[in-house]
Amino acid sequence: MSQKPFVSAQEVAERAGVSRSAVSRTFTPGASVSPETRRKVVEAAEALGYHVNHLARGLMRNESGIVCLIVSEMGTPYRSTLIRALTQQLQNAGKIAMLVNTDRSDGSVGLALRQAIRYRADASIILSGMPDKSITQLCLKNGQRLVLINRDDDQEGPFRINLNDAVAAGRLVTAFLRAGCRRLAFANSEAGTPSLMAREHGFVAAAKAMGLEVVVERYGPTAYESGRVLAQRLLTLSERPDAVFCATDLIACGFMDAARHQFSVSVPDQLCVAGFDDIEQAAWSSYELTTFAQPVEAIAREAVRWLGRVDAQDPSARDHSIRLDADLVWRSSIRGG
Amino acid sequence: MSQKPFVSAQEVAERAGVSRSAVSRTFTPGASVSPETRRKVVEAAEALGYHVNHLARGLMRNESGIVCLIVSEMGTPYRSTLIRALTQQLQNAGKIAMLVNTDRSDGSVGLALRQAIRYRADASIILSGMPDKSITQLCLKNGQRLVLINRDDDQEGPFRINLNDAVAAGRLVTAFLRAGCRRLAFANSEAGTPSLMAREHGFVAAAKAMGLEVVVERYGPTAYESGRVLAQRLLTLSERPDAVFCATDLIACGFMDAARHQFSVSVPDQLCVAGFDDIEQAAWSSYELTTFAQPVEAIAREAVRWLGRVDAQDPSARDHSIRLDADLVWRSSIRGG
DNA sequence: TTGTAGGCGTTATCAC
DNA sequence: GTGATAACGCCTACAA
Repeated sequence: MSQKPFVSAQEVAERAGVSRSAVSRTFTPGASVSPETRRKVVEAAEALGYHVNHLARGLMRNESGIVCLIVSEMGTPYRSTLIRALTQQLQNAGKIAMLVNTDRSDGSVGLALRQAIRYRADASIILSGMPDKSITQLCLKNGQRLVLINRDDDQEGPFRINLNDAVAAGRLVTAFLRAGCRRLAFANSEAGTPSLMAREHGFVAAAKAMGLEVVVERYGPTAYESGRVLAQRLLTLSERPDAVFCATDLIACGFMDAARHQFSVSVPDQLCVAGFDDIEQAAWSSYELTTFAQPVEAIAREAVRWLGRVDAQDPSARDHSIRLDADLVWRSSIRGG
Repeated sequence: MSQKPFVSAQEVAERAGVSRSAVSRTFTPGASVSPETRRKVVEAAEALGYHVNHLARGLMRNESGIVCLIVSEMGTPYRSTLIRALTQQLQNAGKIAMLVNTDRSDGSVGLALRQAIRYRADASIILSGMPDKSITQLCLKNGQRLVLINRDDDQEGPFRINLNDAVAAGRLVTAFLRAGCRRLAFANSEAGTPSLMAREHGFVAAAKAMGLEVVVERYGPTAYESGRVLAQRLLTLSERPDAVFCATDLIACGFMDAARHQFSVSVPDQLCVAGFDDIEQAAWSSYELTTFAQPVEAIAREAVRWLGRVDAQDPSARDHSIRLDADLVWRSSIRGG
């Protein structure tokens, strides 16, 4: 249709009988405009359907308002919940989220970060995968802030939000013991991310401190199906475990289903189960899963708060890492409680 | 740190010993550059860490490459799956997704669309809620393309992707009858979106054609908890239903759980259950839910395909609406099969 | 094929 | 408080 569909500040200025600057000021919070001018401008803008062009604004200000969310497996319950929290908090802070899908391939996160740079995103938040160190440096050099969520890693520069995975996992041993369990198992995925490994190691270490050995089994991605396979392996052992800690809720759900429907093992009577994440399904009455709650809202809040800090580049603000607690949510998949 | 963190085409040009235009052409597909110049430019760009500024490019081309996804309840299984498919396909098509959260409030979608306009998004895809007709017009007037997914509505202009909800729902009656069911029920949410209502009406109409009455109950949002409440209502009737069609899988899961654990009703022996969406959980062995599959990939493909069509504004391309089929996925929540 | 010049819509700076 | 003017980084004629 029309070649120039968008209406510019120029046109608004003409219609309102003022200068372009006046229009600009009207839409810039904290600028000084007389009520009279403002009224005229707003009126003209309304009539013409004017909207500030954030592309041009970003160009000038060197600040786009865009934050890039880099995620894999975003259809997963925990991931999608985190995305929701992040986009919501970003919106509240006047920013906007860009979403980039990554897969398991190596260069995937790097490609995503390049995309973020091209759109001059003020920051990138990485929920999955790890960027190459060189890419990280490229981002930082380009003035982009980086947030890593649950990607435990010791790079300087990015802001890292992690959980006290090991501590949480350790606490679970006590809970299992109180329930009368003695043959402990840990069901992990093969993904081998720092969070997952911290849970495993924390659990094993705490058990050892109590004089207990833990059978550890690892398989596949962090998914429901992996839980089924892990159950197959662990529940056919001659010394069948009477308590299993699954690295994520999805694994736990698969594990419980296989235990009950395939091996006729009763939970929690014959087997106590715990998970991690507190996804919505953990509360469903088919599972009633005892699990650790990811502090999703707190994670999102901390991330956005850090992005808003003017002194984030400031060396004095080098609390570049934060650890949050994952609280245990008691449900009936563990006896007692 | 540095005031001007981003490196511009100008700097690349200087380092490569060519003009700014040469740099621009190098990064514009289909422009004519000699291999020699291209090599020099690419080399310099690599060394400096240059990335085309899509903000500036969008400004010039009047085409940002941004597509805005407008969603509510994005933590929900079906929604997050659709978001994943859309972002993936958009990326494949060289575009990038912006994500905007809406809530139930009335102006919410309008606000989101304004945001899309400010960032000069090439298009907006609406997965939840309905925009005001005036807002829709504003978008179209601003050269923005609009896609409505499962928002059945007769506005001209937006491209609408819908399912054959009523047809699908009707087919289910036959299935229930074959399983020997006679007392049919429909468990719906109060949301009252066109898709949900189409499923309800299609089911009721098909049953009536078979000479059967359907008990319809509506409650709350399309969520697990609503399913539990609906079960409470429907399973305490003096004439207890022996088949229930739930408007979504989430409702169905809640319904099944309440039926089994609260009312000790056996599924499918005493009660056949069906859902809609085919979320991941429907396949979990605690549910084994017979349901209709949302053709998520096809929806995403069609949306992106339409966005890529140059003639989308062309009146001759007024197949502004498309209907896809939802295939029935047979699992054991209905007898027989 | 290459370089030069002008403009996209905005904001910041500086006079007034 | 207001209006001109100069950037911001890029693309696209147009001329060489």
